[in-house]
Order: sequence, then structure tokens, then C-alpha cells
Amino acid sequence: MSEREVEKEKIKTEHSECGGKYVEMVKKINDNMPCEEEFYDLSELFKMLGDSTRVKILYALSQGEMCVCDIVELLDVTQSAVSHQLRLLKQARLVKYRRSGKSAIYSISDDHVYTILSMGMEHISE
Amino acid sequence: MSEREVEKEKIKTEHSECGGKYVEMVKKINDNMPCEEEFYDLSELFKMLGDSTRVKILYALSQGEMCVCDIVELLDVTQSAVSHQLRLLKQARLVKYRRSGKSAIYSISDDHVYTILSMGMEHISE
DNA sequence: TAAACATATGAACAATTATTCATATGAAAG
DNA sequence: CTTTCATATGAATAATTGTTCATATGTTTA
Repeated sequence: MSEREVEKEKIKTEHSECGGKYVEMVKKINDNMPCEEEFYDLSELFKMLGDSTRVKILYALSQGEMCVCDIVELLDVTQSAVSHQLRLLKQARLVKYRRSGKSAIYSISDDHVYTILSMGMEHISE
Repeated sequence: MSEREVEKEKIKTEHSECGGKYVEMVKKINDNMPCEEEFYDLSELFKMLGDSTRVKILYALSQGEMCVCDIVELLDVTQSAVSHQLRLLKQARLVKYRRSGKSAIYSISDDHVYTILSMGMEHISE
């Protein structure tokens, strides 16, 4: 082991000496931490809202159900792009759809989605 | 212009014939659509929450202010990674910080952040 | 059944992004 | 002033992701 590697090992095993004031709090928080999976799901949810095409689609649908070609017309996005994004939103259960003749009618799958969107909009206008 | 290109031009200029039922609604929505910038900002906000390292950091900070090395200890992430992500969160004004001796103490910048996080957590546990 | 319309999808490409490694800065203690 | 600790940052890399293009699927109408 080179001297450098020894040094690295030291850094890994010895934990910080800082803490002091906050160590107790950190321990408590640690015990109540949501699990890895919960954080993963949470970030996946927000990731879905983290793209302007998808946000636009969701905003449009928040005004009422509509078919793909309505969305294409409303936003300035390719039919293909809309369709790809709708698939992701559907997978994430943020939207649902039903077929009606040639059309596919999409809509927001539940009220939480609308609430989160509104919260976001409220936040950015401070 | 090749026959294929003529065909494409046709597709671009002629808009869909579908609509019918929804055209009126779409027109109304279109008049009240938030502008491009608003959608951009909104998606940027959610993008910040769309990474599990950042979500973990924000969750930790939602329990109270703490320094970088507390966060490193609490989550299983490199000091460097935490620091990089804190910079992004700071730029997005989701966290603020103050210096205290050698340490940098970070905290959630306003209540909206906490609310949005909670909404998200509520949503994923349905 | 063939043509027209609405939507979906696979592959390719470009762009963005999160992490790591190495090192720099900044503050305090000796 | 040198060392040590806490944090920040630049460059490189790997992985993820959004769009486009071409085409496929599914549905209605002539």
C-alpha cells in the first residue's frame, strides 16, 4: 500500500471531528430516515416534473382531458415527442388514458399531481 | 423538392383534423397559457428535486440546519458530491448558508420547499 | 379491402448531468 | 507561519435522457 493509499484509508475510516454541536441531532435524524427506496421514488416523481415538455403537458391536462393531437396543437412540440413523454408520464402514473375511436384521451391521474404543480408555480412566483 | 419533402410540408402546415370535440377548449386554454419562461422555471425547480442525493440533502436539512460534514455522515455520499449538489441547491435558492468558523451551515431557504417535499412524499405513499 | 388518420415506438444522436479524483481555498489552532 | 481541518471546485468520465426521423400499429371511412 502506497503512502497515498494509507492516507485515503485513514480518511475513509476516521469520521469527521466537526459535528460537536450537531452530533446528537444527526443521530436522531438518522434513526428516522426514510429508506433508500423512498428517496428513490420521491426523486423519480420529481424527475418526471423536471422537464418543460412534460410540465406543459401536465399543465394542459390539468385544464381538462384531451387527446394527443390537442396537446400537439396547444404546445409547440412534435407529435412524436409528445407521445414519448406521455408514455413516461403514464408509466409514472401521473396520467391515465382511454381510447375513443381513433383518438387517445389523456387526463391527470389524481389530484396530488395538480397540487404539486400548483405548489411549484406558487414557489417560482415569489 | 422531392415528393417526400412535399408530403412533410403538408403535414407541417395542415393541422390535425381530429380536435372537433375539444377545439374550443384548446383555444381557451391557449389564451391563458403561462409563458415559456414560466414553464422553464417550473421544470428547473422540479429538476432540482429530481435527484436522490439532492432530495436526501433537502430532507436532512428539513429536520434542521446542519454543516456539510453532518450531511456527509448522515447520507452515504462523498464530501465532494455533497458539496457539488449543495452548490446547485444554493444557486436554485432552495438552500441558504452561513459560515461558522471552519464549518458552513446550510438550511432550507423557505417553507415552500418543505411543503413541496411533503406533497411529494404523500403522493408516493398512496 | 384500401386509404386516411391518430398515435406509438425503435434506433440514433446530441446534450445534460452526477460522480470521482485531485487539488485549491479558507479558517483556526498550535 | 505552518499544520490541520472543513469545504469548494475544475476536469474527466460515465450514464441518463429528450428529440428527431422513419416507420409501425391500430382505427375508421370510403
